[in-house]
Amino acid sequence: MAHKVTILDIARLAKVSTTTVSRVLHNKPDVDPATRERILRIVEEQGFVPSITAAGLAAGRNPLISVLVPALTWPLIPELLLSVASVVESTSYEMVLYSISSSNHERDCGKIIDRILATRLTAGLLAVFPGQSSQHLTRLRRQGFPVVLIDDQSPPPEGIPWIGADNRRGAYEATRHLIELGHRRIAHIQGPLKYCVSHERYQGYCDALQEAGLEVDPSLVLEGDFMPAGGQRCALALLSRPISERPTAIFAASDYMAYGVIAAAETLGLRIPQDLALVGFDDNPASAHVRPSLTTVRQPVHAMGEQAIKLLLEMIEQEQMPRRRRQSMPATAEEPPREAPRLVLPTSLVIRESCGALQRHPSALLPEI
Amino acid sequence: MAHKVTILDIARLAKVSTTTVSRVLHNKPDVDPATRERILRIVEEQGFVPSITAAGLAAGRNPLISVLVPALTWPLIPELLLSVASVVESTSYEMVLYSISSSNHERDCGKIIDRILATRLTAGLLAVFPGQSSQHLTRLRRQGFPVVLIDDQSPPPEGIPWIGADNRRGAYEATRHLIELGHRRIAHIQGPLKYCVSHERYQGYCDALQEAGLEVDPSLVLEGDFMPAGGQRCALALLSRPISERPTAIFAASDYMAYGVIAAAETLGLRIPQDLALVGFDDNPASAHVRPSLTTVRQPVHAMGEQAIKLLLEMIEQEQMPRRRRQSMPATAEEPPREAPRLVLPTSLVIRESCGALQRHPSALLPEI
DNA sequence: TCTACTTTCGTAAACGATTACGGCAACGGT
DNA sequence: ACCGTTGCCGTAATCGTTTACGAAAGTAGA
Repeated sequence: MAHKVTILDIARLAKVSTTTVSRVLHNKPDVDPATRERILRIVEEQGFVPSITAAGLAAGRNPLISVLVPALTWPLIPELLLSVASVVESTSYEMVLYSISSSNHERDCGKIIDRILATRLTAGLLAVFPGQSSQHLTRLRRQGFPVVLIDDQSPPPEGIPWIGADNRRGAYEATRHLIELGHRRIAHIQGPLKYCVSHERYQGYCDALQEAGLEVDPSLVLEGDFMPAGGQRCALALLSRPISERPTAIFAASDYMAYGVIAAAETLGLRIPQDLALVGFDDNPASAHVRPSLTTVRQPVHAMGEQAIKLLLEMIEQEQMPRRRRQSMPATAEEPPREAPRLVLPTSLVIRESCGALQRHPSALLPEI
Repeated sequence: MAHKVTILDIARLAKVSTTTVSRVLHNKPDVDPATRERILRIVEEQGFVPSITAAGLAAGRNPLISVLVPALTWPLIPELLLSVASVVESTSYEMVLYSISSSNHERDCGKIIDRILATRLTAGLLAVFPGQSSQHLTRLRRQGFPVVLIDDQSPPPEGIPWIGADNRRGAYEATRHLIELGHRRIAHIQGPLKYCVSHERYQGYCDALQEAGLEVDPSLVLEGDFMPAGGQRCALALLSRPISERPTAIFAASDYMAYGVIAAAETLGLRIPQDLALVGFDDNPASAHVRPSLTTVRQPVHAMGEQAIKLLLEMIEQEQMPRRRRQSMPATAEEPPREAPRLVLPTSLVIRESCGALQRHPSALLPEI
């Protein structure tokens, strides 16, 4: 344990060359079963594990998978990382985390990608919710660098595989649920319009209203910020209208904003769900524990993370094949813009207290006045 | 951009040897200012960044800093990682994250550490709240591996630097605050007793009571689980006692458990803070937004992360010095058990609605009956 | 002019793997 | 006896750096 054991030590102990040891370590042919067995035993005895650094240098392989996330404190990000990490841990890759401070999003993102390219340590990049700054990613991708996108960006940049939740359908189901509970004046607090998901969820909201023959009242749709403060502000605006114009239900585009709605309702003395029905979006872990517990649209975080990382690993495998030695391919080998897979994963409606479905009969379709 | 530029390319362009280039890259002496300038310009032009892999191989240095966290979904972990990450990003290290699933804590921790040692990619380890399984860490440390501990483990394992919050004083201040508000029957919902922090916070609770001449009533101290469910269970037990024995205030050892207390109080029709004062511990980001907003003890997460990673970087620096070439030191060079620094960072009491201090006069010392 | 430094720089051997290529038996067929 | 295969294995170059050591040139003192 004191002196690090190298592949040369193993070779000497087994009285073979390092080539042979390397061969058995990679399950390659051209080695006698007996020899293989012997080497394997010695490797085991010595507790030898090849140095990834050296192996990477020699084989032109990189040991890291980089994950780019907006901020660890954003909802669902920890859950997503958890499932990504558990897959990565089953490989020989290590996972590094880059979180971009929201302040200088754009510049930061570019710098991080420069760093990823420069240090030449990462084999593939998983970008979560990159927001606007995805031209960096396409640049990366066009160089043949494996990249997978999660959650935002529709349409996703050319040639980059993309995995996300079915925001539109999720929002549709949430709104339809409120309609089925009898609500007719349903407000929607949107996310920031610079994010595509905000538009998608708004579309789903409209879908449900139109299906029910209700018209979309623009004065009932406000732009929030995905944060409690914005939700509270919008809710105060919506709920202080004259009672005949006041919405009886609110569909918030994020759970965080729904928390703000709860706060606003309490301020105004409105009870949830009796006086106001509320549905959120995301299903934060905390949403089961707020009062009242929040009915919300659950994002398939676990599946998203798992699918994304598996896809990325496949891409890395493929990338490895063509370039045995660097010189063998033409210098400007632009990848053919093969069509990139796009996975849209279904959400699910989690019914709790805030929508009122648990108090009244779920199938109550009568409008309340 | 197509062909990766190496140090040899730079050397050729500058008509010097790679040695000289290496020297200017590391700000070493023995190079003419004019040459240095020229090389620097060429490096800039070519956008050359040395391969960390190769450098690590040659210099015996490792490019990674590993951070071991219990679970990303634990409170304050994301915030902690954020501050750690921002420091790491200013260095040439990359940060890798290992989160251990709570199920097989012990075994998992050992496996991760084996992996860290085996891949030989990490220069130092930052272990957050390792709980019980720290014998692995001491094993690591005794081999001279840089390790820094955060948050749990008192006394920390020999020779491992340790950084944590002043749990005892934080709990003391929280409890004293409740006493100053006039409460006399103050209950305490502890964290799991297997964690040291639970005992420390309990001690702080006792300190405050004793200072005020109040005796510690064992029936008012219950063991929770740090989660909302446990807090709810304990609160229901405490609050369904006959009114003369029922606590008028509860100090919960975590914000999560305080959320459970809020739920329990609502179930029983008790208002917070009018009928029951409540103080938590941690200051989760959500605690400012729950209803009622939670008075709590804020952990100095940012400072803890920053201090810890800086300490770790220093240790790595020191570690590098003695071993220029591997052969130069005796095989079994156990580190002398130099005393390890231990930093205890102060907490701060965040006063919000749940303790009732905002309603009544803060200095009201009269006991309520 | 000779010696002793100092400044500046290059040579070449690591670091720990991977891998193209070639070599040597043994074997079977003709 | 000759040749082509096949199975097994080693030689040595390579990946992109770092660094111990020494060399060359200039400077200064004697």
